[in-house]
Amino acid sequence: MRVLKKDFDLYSSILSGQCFRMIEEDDNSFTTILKDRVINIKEDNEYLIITSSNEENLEEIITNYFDLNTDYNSLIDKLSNKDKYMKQISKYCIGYKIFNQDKFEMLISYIISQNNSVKRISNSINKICIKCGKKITFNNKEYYLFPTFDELKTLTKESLRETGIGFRDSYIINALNHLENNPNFLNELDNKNTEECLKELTSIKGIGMKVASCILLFGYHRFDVYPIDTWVIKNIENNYKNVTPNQKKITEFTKNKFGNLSGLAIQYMFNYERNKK
DNA sequence: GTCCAGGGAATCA
DNA sequence: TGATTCCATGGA
Repeated sequence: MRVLKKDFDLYSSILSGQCFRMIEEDDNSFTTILKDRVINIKEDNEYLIITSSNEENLEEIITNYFDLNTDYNSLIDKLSNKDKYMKQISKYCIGYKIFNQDKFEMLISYIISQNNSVKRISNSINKICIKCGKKITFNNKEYYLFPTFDELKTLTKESLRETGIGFRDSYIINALNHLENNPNFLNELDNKNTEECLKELTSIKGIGMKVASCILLFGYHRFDVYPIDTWVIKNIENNYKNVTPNQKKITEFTKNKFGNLSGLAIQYMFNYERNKK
């Protein structure tokens, strides 16, 4: 199956660390694991060429996952018109899209992400999937889906520790207990505004503003969030001399400056800062 | 050996 | 409120 990729830049979108389960193959293609299937993506100048362990509704799923129908160029223009620095880096933002990932997977993955490196996060998530996710065979290799709530719930604390998540094990267990007591918690967030969602998520022990923002940005496609981490603070420090570089002040600043696109703006800054070398 | 990683909670002033 | 410290752990 193939789809027109238009302005989508697969490689830069992957580089940004928004997904932790993207495997680069020897032929420059990527293999990744979606909610219910494994896919491999090659790209040429015009198309994404996709193969999958499950062809059902594949085009629709790919279009949605990579957000191919959203016009990001107009969003980049909006941000550029609001800010000189965004205008400077705008050409490096073209092609970057925010993927539509699974809510539960984002919740667990970004709890693991705190004070951790992308490589270790990926490693731990993969080990969790091997322990309790469903096995899928694709191109003669074995892959494991991200576990469902019930599957993940079967892991003991000791078993979680074996995946290298360290002190974050109790946060995961705590979040699972929260979901057990509020079975529709993740879906109900769809009906709440972003401020309410942040409040609900940060009420869970182990989830602060940064992790909650990432869950909403990557799992709910909410662009009006503030995923402020060490990279973003460095970036603001270097490029906005009049803004005090702490989470509170930067949140206030981006909210006023970029409004309901603040999350996207912060993500663009993060990408630029991380990848400029 | 030391520092850091897409932070957050607990503690103390 | 605001600043500091601790939390596991693998890689640089």
